[in-house]
Amino acid sequence: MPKDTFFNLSIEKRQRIIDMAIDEFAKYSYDKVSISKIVDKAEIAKGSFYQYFEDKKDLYKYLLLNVIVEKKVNYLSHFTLKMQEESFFEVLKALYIAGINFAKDNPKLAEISDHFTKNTDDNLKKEIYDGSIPKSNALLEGLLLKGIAKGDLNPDIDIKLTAYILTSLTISIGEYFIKELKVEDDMEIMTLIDNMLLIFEKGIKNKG
Amino acid sequence: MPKDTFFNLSIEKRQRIIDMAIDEFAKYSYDKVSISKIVDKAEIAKGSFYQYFEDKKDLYKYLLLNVIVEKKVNYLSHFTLKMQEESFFEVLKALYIAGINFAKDNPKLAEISDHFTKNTDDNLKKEIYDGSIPKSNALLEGLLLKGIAKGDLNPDIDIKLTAYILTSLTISIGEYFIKELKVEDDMEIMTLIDNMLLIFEKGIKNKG
DNA sequence: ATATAATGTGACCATATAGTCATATGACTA
DNA sequence: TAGTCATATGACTATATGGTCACATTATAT
Repeated sequence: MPKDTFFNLSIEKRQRIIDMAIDEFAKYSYDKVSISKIVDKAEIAKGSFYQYFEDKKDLYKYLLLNVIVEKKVNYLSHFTLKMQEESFFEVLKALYIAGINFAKDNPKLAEISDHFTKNTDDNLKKEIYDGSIPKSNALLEGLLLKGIAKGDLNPDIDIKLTAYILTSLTISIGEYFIKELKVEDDMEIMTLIDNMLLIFEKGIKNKG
Repeated sequence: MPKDTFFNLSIEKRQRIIDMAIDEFAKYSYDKVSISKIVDKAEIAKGSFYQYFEDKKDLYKYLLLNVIVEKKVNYLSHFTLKMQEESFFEVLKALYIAGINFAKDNPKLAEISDHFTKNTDDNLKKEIYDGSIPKSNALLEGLLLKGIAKGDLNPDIDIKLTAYILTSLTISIGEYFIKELKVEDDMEIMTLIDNMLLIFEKGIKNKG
């Protein structure tokens, strides 16, 4: 966590530091991000930076676990609502939509998340979400169980495997739509999501 | 491509350099790999390294595009055979099996591939497979088209999207089985693959 | 006005890197 | 034996990094 001095800063200065940090962490992976560059762009002295943060990891953690998470929460309200009542596939759809909307509205924050999930340094990974983030498959495992209980889903499916597949897609599909396909239009995105859900609902085999 | 001097080396020395490079690139991502460490471990002088390779990228490219690809080819023969005759799902199964067997037999090479696919430096990505690797979704797009033509697959599916999903799973599923689930047993792996194919064949919706 | 505490600062440190180059070694040729 | 060429070498360069620290500045309290 940043030190008190950081939170004692004027909102403008604090925001400037956060913004410049977001810029850099969105552009580069953790190792390539330069603190020197951040302090230059934020127009503070190197020494000041270390008065606000313990070290580089402290800043990174703060972005990942506070700045980003706080933004993401807003996008999940719709999903949380649906979760109670709607069918499994409606809930899953809401989840995908939330993820894609977040990425559309906050491309830089989405980049940072993407960099983190793609990071292959196990030490860093551990140090960042040591305890703080539950196994990310857990959410979908829960949804699948609920879906089976409700009778929405085939009870014979391999839950852990299905959760893994759907989770990794939740993470990558937003990137794919926006960065690869460069789809901007909301309608088009909806069609893509529907097509994807259809694959998981009914499979791709020909029933002839 | 490495320089002639590299190929003029004795097989032992050449192999020693390759092995130590594989060690390092399996452990660390491109940026974190240190040439100094490789030359130390391979017991050659730093200057010698630069007589064999243009630069760091040259070595990396060589591992990725020659050493690894040449190994991978062996695992795809079975798949190539099946491709001609069998049904779409049989071919897909062969593809997944090939990927997983490669990862089981060559864990370090699989790590290197994994690091590369997860690398987020677009410049590096471009410089490495500039032209040399076709869009990796293309293989599965082709298979899907063939599958539809044969009548194996529902002709209404979104081919590009399906190809993306199946491709990204080909890449990540081997890692998941081996590193996350720590499944070693061949039978168990087969069951997992079958379960996965079933999801894509018939979907996960309850038909009641 | 004085003393104390909180912040700000940038030169500096230790460290590491990719890559170079003048020189040494050894092999092959005439 | 002398000369030529490919190869081997490691000290060295230029550069960059995260992090520190002695000191300067400002704000607060007495």
